[in-house]
Amino acid sequence: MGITIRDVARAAGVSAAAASTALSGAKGASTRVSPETRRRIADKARELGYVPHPHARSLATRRAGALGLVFPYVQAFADQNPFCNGIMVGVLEEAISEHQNLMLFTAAAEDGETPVDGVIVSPRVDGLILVLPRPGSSVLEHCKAKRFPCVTVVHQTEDPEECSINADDFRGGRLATEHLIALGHRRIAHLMGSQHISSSAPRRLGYETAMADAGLPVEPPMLVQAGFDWADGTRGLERLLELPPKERPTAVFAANDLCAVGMLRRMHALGLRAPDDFAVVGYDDTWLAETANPPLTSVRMPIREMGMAATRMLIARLKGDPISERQPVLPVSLTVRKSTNAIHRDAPRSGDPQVASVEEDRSSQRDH
Amino acid sequence: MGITIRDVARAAGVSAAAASTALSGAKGASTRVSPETRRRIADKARELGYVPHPHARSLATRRAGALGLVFPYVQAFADQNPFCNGIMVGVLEEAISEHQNLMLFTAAAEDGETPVDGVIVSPRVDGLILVLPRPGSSVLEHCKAKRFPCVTVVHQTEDPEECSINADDFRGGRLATEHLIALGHRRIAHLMGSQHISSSAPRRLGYETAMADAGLPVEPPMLVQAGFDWADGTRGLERLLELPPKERPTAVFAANDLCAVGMLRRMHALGLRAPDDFAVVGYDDTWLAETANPPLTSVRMPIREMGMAATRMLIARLKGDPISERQPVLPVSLTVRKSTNAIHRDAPRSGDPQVASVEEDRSSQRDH
DNA sequence: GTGAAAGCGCTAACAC
DNA sequence: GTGTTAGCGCTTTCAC
Repeated sequence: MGITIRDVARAAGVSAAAASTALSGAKGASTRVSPETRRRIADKARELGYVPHPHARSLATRRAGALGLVFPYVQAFADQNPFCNGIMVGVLEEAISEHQNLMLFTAAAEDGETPVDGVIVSPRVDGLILVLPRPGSSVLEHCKAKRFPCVTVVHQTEDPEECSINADDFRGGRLATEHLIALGHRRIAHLMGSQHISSSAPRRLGYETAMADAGLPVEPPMLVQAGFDWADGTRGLERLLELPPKERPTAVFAANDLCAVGMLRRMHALGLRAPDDFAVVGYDDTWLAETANPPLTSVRMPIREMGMAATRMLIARLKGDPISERQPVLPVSLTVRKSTNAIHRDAPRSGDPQVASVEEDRSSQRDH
Repeated sequence: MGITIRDVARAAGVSAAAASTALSGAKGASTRVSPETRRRIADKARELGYVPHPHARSLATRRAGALGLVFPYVQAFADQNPFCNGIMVGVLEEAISEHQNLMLFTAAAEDGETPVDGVIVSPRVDGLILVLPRPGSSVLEHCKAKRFPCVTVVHQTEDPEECSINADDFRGGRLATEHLIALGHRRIAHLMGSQHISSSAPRRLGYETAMADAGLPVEPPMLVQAGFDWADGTRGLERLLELPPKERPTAVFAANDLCAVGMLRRMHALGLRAPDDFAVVGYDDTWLAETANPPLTSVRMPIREMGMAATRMLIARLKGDPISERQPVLPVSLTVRKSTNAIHRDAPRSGDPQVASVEEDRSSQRDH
């Protein structure tokens, strides 16, 4: 805002170059400055309230000193999506501690064209963190074509070169399912996530693997195409209730917390209770899970850590540091709450009788 | 990333200056370019994939083309705070539509010193949006001292020059209280927000005004110093339960949804029910209110709109447009849900008998 | 209508 | 150790 390095230099009776090297701590600079002069310059700078112009510096050093964080769309931040929030916290924390500034972008199309090319992938930032829940992103292609440094988050890729942070979706699906199996459930349904989101498939695979490992069949009606929304849980439940009582599941692994809560609420409205009528597991372990009624068992992803990991990896790339693991898969865990925690009564028995007895339970609960 | 305006100029057989004016649409530029040349330049630019270097441009034009959004601390983004989220959505949406980039900062102290001075208030951005829930901010002082353009959000100020977006906290407190009064409640408590947050006082004043207008007394035990956290609601309830039954309130206006839900959960644990034992009103109308058990009546602030308004005002200031209203107060509303919606039984009666009958209700509910 | 020249504020190379 | 010089990529007078 007015006061430049030349003003400082003049005040300290040195050249601009001397001031520059003195102030920017330059280690490898060829222009050396005596400790005493350095002190004088620093004093004057503080005195004058000098603050370097970041863009001028960027222009000269060819480094922006800023990172970009790209979300798929603006509404990604809407209240209902704690995931984006968590990623942002992680990224911001790490960026700050590494003295990098953070710019926020969305890859939302404007007039049908992604503004990405010129706006995002530019020397405005040194690198990008791309949150890409669905495959096929023009931003990413652009980055790769231009060899612009970037790290993706929740992006399924086949490119071994790509730097990508993921959570262990397969394991998450498996964990949820194994938990239900351990409680004695045999008929377990899965309300699957949207097909356009890449994490849906591995979670489903985890579910199927757990079932297979336990020697349990997965009949087609147990796989319900749902989604990540409230309403998907409601519809999913209705789909399950259309089945003849004997064929209904006793437990459900939902696409995420929102979906699970949608289901729980509909259950509530119909006089059904978890875990007695259906045991329910969610995904994400947001505080939606904590506050649900009953509190919801849910798979937890280390969201904030994912943001931090992405940022660290990006910065390492920018520094040219070696990257040990280009596509780390962060561990998930299961938080058990009341929506599943009762041992399913008929655990030791097998097959049909169990279903019937569950039906009895249901009627006895309903009037409660 | 390599390709400069000179490359474009050379390719089109013109000077860099011509290319510059042609490409940046320059209206008032003295360097005119014929429509035909202009087209040729534009074509070449596209062909070469030219994208102007934003920092070089900023340096020359002295405008950064970016806005800064400052939150008080990193954890402001934690899952539990949909407010920051909402503000961000609003700001981001508006910034994008105005072709401004957005940088994210926190005013968190690092090593006890705010990094603000040099980092945030700098030509890196053209102006700042400061979310300042508590009075006294060094960033803000800094901005004012340097006449750096900024707009505050949720900041109580006495400076008529300050641009500041607020919600009508007074009206919010009043609305909540009037609603409870209309339902027949006479003993209404207020779990007050933290004293360090500037919105607490006007909300309390709204509560007191509504009570006074209805001719209802506010006895000291009805004003409980709580806060914006879960635990504050729990503690608040316990404080109220310490009162002799006859002196307890029949309704509570809580500092915010989190506080209200903390209270509701504790009530639940103690076998108490809303609205029968205590009618409860929250604040913010987050989806915490929607999902609460029972769903929570809450005062809604137009959070996203506040973010948008702040951004619009900042941009107007930067453009030098006249600003009609420097400190707009955005309207709030009340979303009524089950935590209050029953008419209080003893509405027509008065005073003590009512309290007694509530006590009876309580015991009948407890064993349910 | 177009080009040459100067400069935004900073850093990096090189000479002394 | 320190100063001089030459850009980083762009815009903007001003002369032609």
